[in-house]
Amino acid sequence: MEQIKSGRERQQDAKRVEILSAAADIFFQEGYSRVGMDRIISEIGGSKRTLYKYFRNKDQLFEAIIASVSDRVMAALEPPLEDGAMKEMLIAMGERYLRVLLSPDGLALYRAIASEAAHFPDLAKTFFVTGPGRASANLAVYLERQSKKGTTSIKNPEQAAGLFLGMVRGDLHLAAVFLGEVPSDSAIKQSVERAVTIFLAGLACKP
Amino acid sequence: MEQIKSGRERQQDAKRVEILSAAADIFFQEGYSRVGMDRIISEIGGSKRTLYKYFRNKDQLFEAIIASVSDRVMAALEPPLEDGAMKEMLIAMGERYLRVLLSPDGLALYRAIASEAAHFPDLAKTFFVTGPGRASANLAVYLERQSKKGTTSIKNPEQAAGLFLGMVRGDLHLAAVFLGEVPSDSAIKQSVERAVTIFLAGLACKP
DNA sequence: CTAAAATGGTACGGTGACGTACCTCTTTCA
DNA sequence: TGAAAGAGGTACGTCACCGTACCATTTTAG
Repeated sequence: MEQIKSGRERQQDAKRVEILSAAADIFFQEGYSRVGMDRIISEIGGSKRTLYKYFRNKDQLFEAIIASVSDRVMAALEPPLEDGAMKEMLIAMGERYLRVLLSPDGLALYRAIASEAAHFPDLAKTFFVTGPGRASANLAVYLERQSKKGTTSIKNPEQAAGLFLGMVRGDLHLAAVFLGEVPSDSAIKQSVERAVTIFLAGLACKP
Repeated sequence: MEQIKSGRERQQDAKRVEILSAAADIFFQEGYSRVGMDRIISEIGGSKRTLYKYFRNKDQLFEAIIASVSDRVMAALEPPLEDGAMKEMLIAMGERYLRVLLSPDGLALYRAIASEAAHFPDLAKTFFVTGPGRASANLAVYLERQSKKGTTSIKNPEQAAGLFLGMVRGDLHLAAVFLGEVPSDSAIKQSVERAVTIFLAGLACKP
């Protein structure tokens, strides 16, 4: 009967989410080490006591933020792949993948975790496994199924998936991370389509 | 006559390099915001006065470190591309590129700059332009030359270069950044060769 | 050899930030 | 309605850290 929650408990849950969301915005915008707890309080409008009732300390708040945002953002990668024409399939998957990585939250996550990976190894692993790693694994499963159906022959589906998604990221992702240049929607579409073309031709033409 | 340096000046240069190198190691290993100036002093063995004679403040020290290491590491990408068989060319270039990005300094640079890109935009731009961006530009020039020689026809050399190098990074680079899993030499070779195969086939098979 | 410049070592001012304590006010449940 | 739990606000203790100042010592140049 854990489902039944009193009014207070629902309110607490809401407060917790509110803190998480606001703190995530600030941390992502200015950097974890640069923003203090006082700043978060002043932005949320509660008291310090309340904040420390929900999160033991700053590190734990950070971990909760990463876990929460990672779940939410990477959920967009989760819907399983429908079987269909391979080209359209790959295009849809590639665009979805790239859009997630290039979204504001996706970029912020990527940067925050890349920098703190050494100090929060579990967090980094979670991000990778639920994010890019899962996308890659899903694609590998799809490729292997296609391979068994005889459409194409792929020796190493996991490697192929990694290469394809790497190509999808291409230089667009690098430029977004380091220069803050987020490409336009049409640029994303065009880049992914080109990547799919090369990838499919590469698989097919293999003698 | 700037070349003539007295004994003291040479010694000062050496000291500066020594500080830069030691501080880089510590910053990269533990993170810029986490390590204090006292720590660097204790590691180098000088006094605070000396450190602040060479670098005005902590930020400037960080900038100098990034610039220095970036120059040194990315110099390995600089040697211009010799013309030759396209496949061997791409393999050589891809391996060199990936090895640089996966080297300890390459990874440390990538992580440090990714996290601080918002606060040191000039630094991030410098890193990108002298590093991955330059490699991409060089490759684009090469591809365009090959295209004009009639070997293959490439519509958008810059995009093609970005896609190829993205594929070379593949999931190996992601895993290294987030999980600290640096692939073996043979894994690098195999992944790059597969990427080149797909890329070339993709270009050739385009009807 | 001597004077000046540089360095080592340390102590210090000032600031900021984390986490706690206390008091008051509001909200919830019986 | 009344008492207990929670929340707001603030002040504080403590600590770490940046950058400066001071003095003794070594090294360099002439």
